[in-house]
This record gives sequence, structure tokens and C-alpha cells, in this order.
Amino acid sequence: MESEKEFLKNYNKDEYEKPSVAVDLLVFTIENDRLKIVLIERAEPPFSGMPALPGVFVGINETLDEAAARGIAEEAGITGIYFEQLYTWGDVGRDPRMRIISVSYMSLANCEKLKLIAGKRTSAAELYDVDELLDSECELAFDHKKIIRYGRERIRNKTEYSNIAFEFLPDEFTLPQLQKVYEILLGRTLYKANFRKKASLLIEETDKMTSGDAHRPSRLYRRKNQ
Amino acid sequence: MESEKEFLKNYNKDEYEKPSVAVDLLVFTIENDRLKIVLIERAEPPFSGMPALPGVFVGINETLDEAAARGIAEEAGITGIYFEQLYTWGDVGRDPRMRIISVSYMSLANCEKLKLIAGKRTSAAELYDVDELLDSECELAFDHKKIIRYGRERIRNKTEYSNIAFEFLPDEFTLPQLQKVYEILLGRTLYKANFRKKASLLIEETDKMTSGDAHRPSRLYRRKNQ
DNA sequence: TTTTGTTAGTAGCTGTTTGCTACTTTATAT
DNA sequence: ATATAAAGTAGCAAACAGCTACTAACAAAA
Repeated sequence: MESEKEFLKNYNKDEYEKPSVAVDLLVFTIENDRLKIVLIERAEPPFSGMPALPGVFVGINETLDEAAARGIAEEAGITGIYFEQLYTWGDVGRDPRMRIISVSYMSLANCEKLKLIAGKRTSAAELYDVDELLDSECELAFDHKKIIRYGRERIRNKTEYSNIAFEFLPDEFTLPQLQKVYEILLGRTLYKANFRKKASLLIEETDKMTSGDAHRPSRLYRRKNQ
Repeated sequence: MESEKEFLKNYNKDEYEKPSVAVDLLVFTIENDRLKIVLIERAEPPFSGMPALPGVFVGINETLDEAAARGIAEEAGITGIYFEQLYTWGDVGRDPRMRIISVSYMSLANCEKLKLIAGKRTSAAELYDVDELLDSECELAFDHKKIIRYGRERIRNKTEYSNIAFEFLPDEFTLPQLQKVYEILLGRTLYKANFRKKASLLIEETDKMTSGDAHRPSRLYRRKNQ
């Protein structure tokens, strides 16, 4: 039987062809009370002119997380935001040009932060309404529609048991704002009184209030211990 | 600016070195009321003599799921069991020989099924107590200890909101057996009465009972609608 | 044949959480 | 002043979780 060492020698002599590895980036935000995602318009075939997830190839001396951070910076123009690995997509024909295995990463950001920097660097990047995208016949490049659907599902699930909702808000926010974010992410309405009881464990008061609205002002809060 | 097409041409001419892609397999089972995992003993350096996760390289015309199924068959000797993708590990130095990106898969199986076939094919594969492994100073090859810890965490979480516990049992089982599986996976005891109320929604009675034990017999159940 | 040990299975109390309705409060606009 | 609109609170009922204590049914020992 062939030893592992011999096997690896042959493997590396390109007797075995290696797939390419890329990271694809799902940068989510909330704008105008809708969940949105950053997509770029493809300039070349295949799928020319169609929206696609931004992505980069993984460098040989680069971790996956590093590649993801670089991709978010290069393609969406932002740094320092929350991201986590989502899933790895490895179907054989998913890219018609060559075998590409894609490690998808999900990133969540406040829309103001996103807009501020995105304008400067990447003209191609645009915000798309996620639910509209997924519920319509609209076509996306590669298997990216499937990947986005998976991302939306992950967001919904994680909203239930983690605190990712805060990633979409500025440092100081009102409770109605926070509740609205939860409602958008979960896709259903919540009861105000119950929501406030649970949320109160995660937040602390500031002494600031909203003003100027034609109704009772709302207190501003921030996240507790973090 | 270089076009995508030109970039890809260069990329494929090995001006860019590609990482290798493997799948590593976490085959979990329950034996003697303990969560266990299939590990093989490494025969060659690096980490010679140390336990390691079974794994295979991903073929250029093979999906990740196919590679995982093949790996489970080749290395653990079983087919047709539950598995799901866990996480993709891409640190640069995780394999000292070369850059290998590892897509880990988690597989759950009843211990009888595992033992039955595993004996025939793979002499190297052995069952290791997961908690003992993770709570001791015991060393594993590569970053496999970290991967197993991640797998145990996934099992704990999924036990809360899904029905993976059933994967560890035969088709017919008693409620005390089912509760014990949940307790092992969650790492804590549960209240019998509460457990039975919730479990009753997922199972249906058979007309069989256990017998021969020096105590009251227990009814056998099976999973509902599946 | 009775007793003992052991596990299967049930009853039911208590406190917390969730679903839900309805109210009070405080700002601006008319 | 009055209307409107959203912020924030009170509180009930049903469901659920935490927990204790019971009864039921078997084999083996006495």
C-alpha cells in the first residue's frame, strides 16, 4: 500500500488537480426597515450583468478569516465589522469556468457605517432588498441565491438565541428601534411589553432622549457589559 | 485594471499557488452511556502514533458531501448514516507539510451499526470517549482537538432545538433510553415527567415492552412521522 | 409467599415565561 | 384646548419548566 508520504508527493505533483478556494461575502444591513445585502454587478461572463456576492480567492498564506476581512474591505469598503463563517459550498458545477469551492462568510453592519465608506471605494456595490430578492424570480449569478437564502435562515435562527440584532444598530438606540430590528430579522411582530422585559437584561439606560418627533420622546439605551 | 478573465488565466497558471482541500470526519456515537468519536492512529509523521480524525482529500470531480460520504465509508466502514457539514478550518499552519483547508463533517450513528461494519474494514479506527479526550491533557494530531470541541458544542446546541438525539438510537427504543441520550448529549440531567411530556409529541407507541429486567418493563416507542 | 430492590411511569404543586389586551403618558400639530 | 401618534406600563390567563412525591410492575432474595 502507498504510504501517506508518497501519496502526498504525487498529490502535489499535480497528478491530482486541486480545486480553487474562494470566500464569498454576505454583508447584511438594515435600511428603511428592510433587510438588505451588498451585491456587485458582474462585469464579465459568466452571468455578466447579473448581481453576485462579492468574493475573493483565498491566498496561500492567508487564513479564511483574513481572506474574509480582506474581501469585505476590498469589495464593500468597510473594516472592523462583525462577521462569521456561514457554510462551505462545494458542488462541482457551481462555477462553469473551473472548480471553485466557496467558503461563505456573513457580515452584519449598521447601514450608516456601510454607506459612509462604501461610496468612496466601490462603485459597483449596491444594497438589495433580501426578501424581495428571494421571493421573486430574480436571478443571481452562480449559486448565490441559494447562499443568500441560507444566510437569511442563519440570521433568523441566530436572532432567537444570540444578540446579533445589536450589530445593525448604532451604539445608542431606542427600545422601539431595537424591537423593530428584531421584527425585521425574525419576519414577525413581537409584543411590546414582553420584548421590553427581555431586552432590559441586555441594555442600560443613557440619560438621553429622542426629540423633535410629534409624539412622546423615547429613551436612548446602549448595550450592557461589552 | 486586469480583467477577471486575465486574472483567472494567471491564477490557473500556478502563478498563484492553490491550497489543498480535505474533509475531516467526526463520527459520533454513544457507547456505554458515553459520547464517543471514531479516531484513527496516525502511522506516519507528523504526529505519528497520535489519534487523529479520519479524513480524505476532495476529488476534483467530487462534491464536498460526496467526499464526506466516501470518507466515512473508507475510513470508518459505514454507509447511509446521518451527516452534516460542521465548519471549515483554514489556518495557515494547521498542517506542517502543506496548506490544507479542511471542511469538517459531523456524523451521528447508533453504536451497534457502527461496530457491526467497522470491525471488518478498518482496523485502525477506534472509539474514544469525547469528554475524557477534551477534559484531559491528551494531545491529538493537527488542530483536531479544537475541531472535536467544536463538534461537541454543535451537538449540544442542536440537541436543544432539533431531533438529532434519535440518530444515536435503534428504530425502537424506550423513553428512559431516549432520555439518557439527551442527558449524555446535553451534559446534564433532565426531569422525567417534563421530558416525557415533550418527547411524547415526537414518538409513537409500539405494542412491545422490554422484558427480563429485574424491574418494571418499559414500553418501546418509535419516531413519529418520518 | 412475602419482602426487597429497582426502575417505569404518573400526579400535581410552584414559579416563570409567553400571548395578549388595555391602559396611561408625553410629545407635536391644528 | 383638542387631536394624533407613538412611548411606555399594568396585569390577566394559558403554557411551560423546575421540582417532589407518589404508584406500578417486574425479578430476585428471604
